[in-house]
Amino acid sequence: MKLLLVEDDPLHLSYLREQIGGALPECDEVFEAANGQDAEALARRHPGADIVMDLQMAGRTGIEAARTIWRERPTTRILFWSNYSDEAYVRGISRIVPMGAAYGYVLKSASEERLRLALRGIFLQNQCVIDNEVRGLQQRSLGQAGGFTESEYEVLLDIALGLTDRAIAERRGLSLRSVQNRLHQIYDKLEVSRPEAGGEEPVLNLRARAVSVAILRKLLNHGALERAEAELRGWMAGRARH
Amino acid sequence: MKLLLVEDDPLHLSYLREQIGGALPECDEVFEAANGQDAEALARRHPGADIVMDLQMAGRTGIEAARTIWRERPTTRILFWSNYSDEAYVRGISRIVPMGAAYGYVLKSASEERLRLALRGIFLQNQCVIDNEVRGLQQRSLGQAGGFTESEYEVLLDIALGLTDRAIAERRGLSLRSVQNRLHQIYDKLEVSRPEAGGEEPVLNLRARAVSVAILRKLLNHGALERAEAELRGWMAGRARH
DNA sequence: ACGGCGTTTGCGGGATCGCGCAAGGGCTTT
DNA sequence: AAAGCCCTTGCGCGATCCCGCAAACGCCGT
Repeated sequence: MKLLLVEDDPLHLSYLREQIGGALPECDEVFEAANGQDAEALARRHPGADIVMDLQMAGRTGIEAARTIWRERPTTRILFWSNYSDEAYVRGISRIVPMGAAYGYVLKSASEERLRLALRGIFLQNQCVIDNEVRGLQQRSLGQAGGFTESEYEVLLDIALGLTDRAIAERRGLSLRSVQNRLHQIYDKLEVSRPEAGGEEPVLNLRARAVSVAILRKLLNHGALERAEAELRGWMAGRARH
Repeated sequence: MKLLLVEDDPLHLSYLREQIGGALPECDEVFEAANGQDAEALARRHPGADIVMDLQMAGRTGIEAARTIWRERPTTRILFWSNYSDEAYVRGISRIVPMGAAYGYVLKSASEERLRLALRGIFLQNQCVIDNEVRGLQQRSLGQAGGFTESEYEVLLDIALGLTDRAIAERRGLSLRSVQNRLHQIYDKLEVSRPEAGGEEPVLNLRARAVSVAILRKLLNHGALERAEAELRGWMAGRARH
């Protein structure tokens, strides 16, 4: 059994090695990478290897690496081992998991026991093991209760990037008015619709406020913004060429 | 010599203990806290203790704890040991350092050698030791080159929270026009002033765009927003009582 | 086919935002 | 004092945003 560890913090890496030595004695080969690029290359060279990987790393993100790895070999088992339980990460992952692939998501703050159980569950039993703190988000993220449609989430990203209504309409292929309707739904779900009673003057700019509470609720985070920004640049470039 | 370690991640804590044992043999008493509140209480009970502490912890932040500790005893030496070099954190700290206090800021990704040097420099030699990656921000944060005035930063936070121009004017005691001038300076410094040539339609909503690039450049982060949000709630409450 | 239900689209108006222009106050320089 | 600079404030205009209203389209079940 072969394992590929992807983690850029040497401290966490050594902890990981130790836990794996204890929990997975049937693992006899361990490869290591410190970023997404090396991870993809190593995964290509060792087609049988399972993967444990961190999410946020310098350069290529764990999510990006996972996407290309899964695209090339959808049965690869991956355990994501991350600091955060932001919805932005969970959403990013649940969008790229291939049907039936075994994977896991455990927080670095989890106990040793939890990590060991996840390692054995995923790599020996082919289970999916997801920490409780994450599981809550998982469901909201796909179901609807308080969660966001994919297209609503896209528009949310667009206003977070600072796009104008008209630009969003053009980019997403909607009419101007539809974009505004989307915005209204978003304002509703984020509960920024003016609760201000009576004839008072509004204190909040809904558009900006929506982005604010989205970040506070961890629907958006720095990484998600960066990815969206990159996509935006691509779109702008293609658009400039008429 | 007494030391107080404030760190909520047991893994990092044990690493810290180990490094301190090696680098500071003259340290004979070590206390530990896992959050800001406990840290403040312990610091009160042991007035001679120096402090090593993490920045982001559940509950009370390291920055908040540092502020109250320094308020009570401005000569306390504190080494901040953190994952991030976001400007938001650096700014938060440089606002609360008492005159002449010895303190330090080293990244968790730094080498063992760097950490040991910082420990000895701060606690034995009364120096200020700040990692290079952070130092860059430090200077921009206070000087002006590309950096932000305190009042500009406040307004930036306000629009990030979603406040309306009028609300900002009321809150900061400025005229509506002055707020707009501040915004213009902010747009300038963030380089969101429409580079769009010719009679094209604008693609960006400046207000929202400014927040976006502020986050991408790590001028703002989740923690800074949370603190600002808390202050905002306080202001709104006081305002409601006319 | 017919009547509901949700979504999409257009129109119009009121409020806000973005900003150029110009007048005033405070500060330093000559 | 006079001149210069920076910041503040007010006025006004155009563009955008926010939203209520109503018509058009697709979808579903009886």
